[in-house]
Amino acid sequence: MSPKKATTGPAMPGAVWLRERPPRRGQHGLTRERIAAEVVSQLDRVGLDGLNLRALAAALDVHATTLYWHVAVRDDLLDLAVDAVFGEMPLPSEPAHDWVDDVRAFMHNLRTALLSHPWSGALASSRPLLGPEALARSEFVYAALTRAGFAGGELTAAAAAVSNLVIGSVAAEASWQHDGEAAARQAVHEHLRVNSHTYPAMAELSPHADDWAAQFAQSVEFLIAGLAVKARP
Amino acid sequence: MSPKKATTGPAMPGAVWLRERPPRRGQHGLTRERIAAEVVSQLDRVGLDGLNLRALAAALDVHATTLYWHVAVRDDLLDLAVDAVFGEMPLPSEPAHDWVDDVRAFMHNLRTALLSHPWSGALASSRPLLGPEALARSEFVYAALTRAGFAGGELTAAAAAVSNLVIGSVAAEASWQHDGEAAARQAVHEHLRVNSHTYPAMAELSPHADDWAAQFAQSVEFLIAGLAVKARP
DNA sequence: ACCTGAACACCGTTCAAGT
DNA sequence: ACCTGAACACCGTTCAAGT
Repeated sequence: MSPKKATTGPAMPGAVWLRERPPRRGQHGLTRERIAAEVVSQLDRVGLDGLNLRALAAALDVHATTLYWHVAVRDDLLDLAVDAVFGEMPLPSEPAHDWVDDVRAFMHNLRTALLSHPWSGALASSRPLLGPEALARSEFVYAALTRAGFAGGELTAAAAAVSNLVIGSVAAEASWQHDGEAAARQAVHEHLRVNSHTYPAMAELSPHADDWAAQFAQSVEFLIAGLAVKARP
Repeated sequence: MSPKKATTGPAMPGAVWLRERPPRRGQHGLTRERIAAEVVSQLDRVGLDGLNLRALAAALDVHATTLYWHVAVRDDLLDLAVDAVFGEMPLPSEPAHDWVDDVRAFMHNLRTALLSHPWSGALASSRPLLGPEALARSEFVYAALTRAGFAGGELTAAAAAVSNLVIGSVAAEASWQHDGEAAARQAVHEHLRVNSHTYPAMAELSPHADDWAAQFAQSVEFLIAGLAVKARP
């Protein structure tokens, strides 16, 4: 059983961060940080579906059931891992001269961090991001958008749009990253061409629209242009 | 075992749609459509983690192993379910006068459809959307953005931005929809207030910024404004 | 306070066999 | 062509007990 009373149900996503205090280092020097790092490395190797408590515990030189002292449910491990990924994203010590540069850098840096751990996009999109590293990055965006002149509901909406566009884009991109990406892309393209009567606009797409980075950069500029229009100077 | 040779590995997400031909109705009148409908209703009741092949099969008056004639792996069922949800989204028979109206309607309609099945946001963000219903909706957006003057890489980027912002937003919103949403929101707000030194901008947020619909509408307008700026008339 | 060890319930998937 | 039935391997989680 885990220590400290939970303020919300243990099954709730993101709940690890809402509990009183994390356990300290024990006899085996097991800490949340060491666990998080190992989860990240396991996920990098075996993917989301491959994560296994027994193998994870073994890598930490501990028994599977021991993990339940540090964590309430398996999903808590995923929250720890996602926040660790956010921790890899650079966080400028001071804001840029122009808020646009901060927002643009944030979007590209977040994408890079998430893409370097392909499993993290799916998690970032489906679980509340309440870890300290994620919150620190959010704060940075809020600050930049505040300087842009946004406040109240508009500020929240702008920050949400920025984060959600990045996370949505990365999750979509990562969902294609498999051994069969090329084959799948080819199959889809053929399917669109054959059914060009039902998909006239999409059938015209080039088969090699696989420059994910350029497409993302363009998406970013679309949103930023809209924010610039609506910003109160 | 499933029929027909797969064009890509069976483990690949979205692969159901890339296989030659779906099985026809069998002795029990089991079809992909009936299966998909039952998966949707089960997911609505028990959620993503609660879906269980034995219970699903029982509801279809069939044995669990029978499902493997119609589907290669469990995940295929999720792809069927997501496309069924896309099928619930209204699809205008003819385009509006102004492309902006089409894009705006698309974004709001997609959000509504996905939110009415809270599990679908996480799936839509993490699996390729290659089903016929999803493709038909994509085609509609491509057509609207083509009329806006977008083409080539810009067109792809614009369409991606539109879809990814909606799906990212819905996934984020759905990740909060739990019994403990109110408690969690309160806990986060308190945490930000207590640590207002590290989170000065976020600490100023009102505790009841929970008008998801209004916030989404605002996000939509930000992106649309940016698209309008970049559109070639 | 942190970790062990045994045990439970469950669940996706396989495969050979039926009609 | 579609469905059954038995069986396998695996895995998250519990709980009482150790130090």
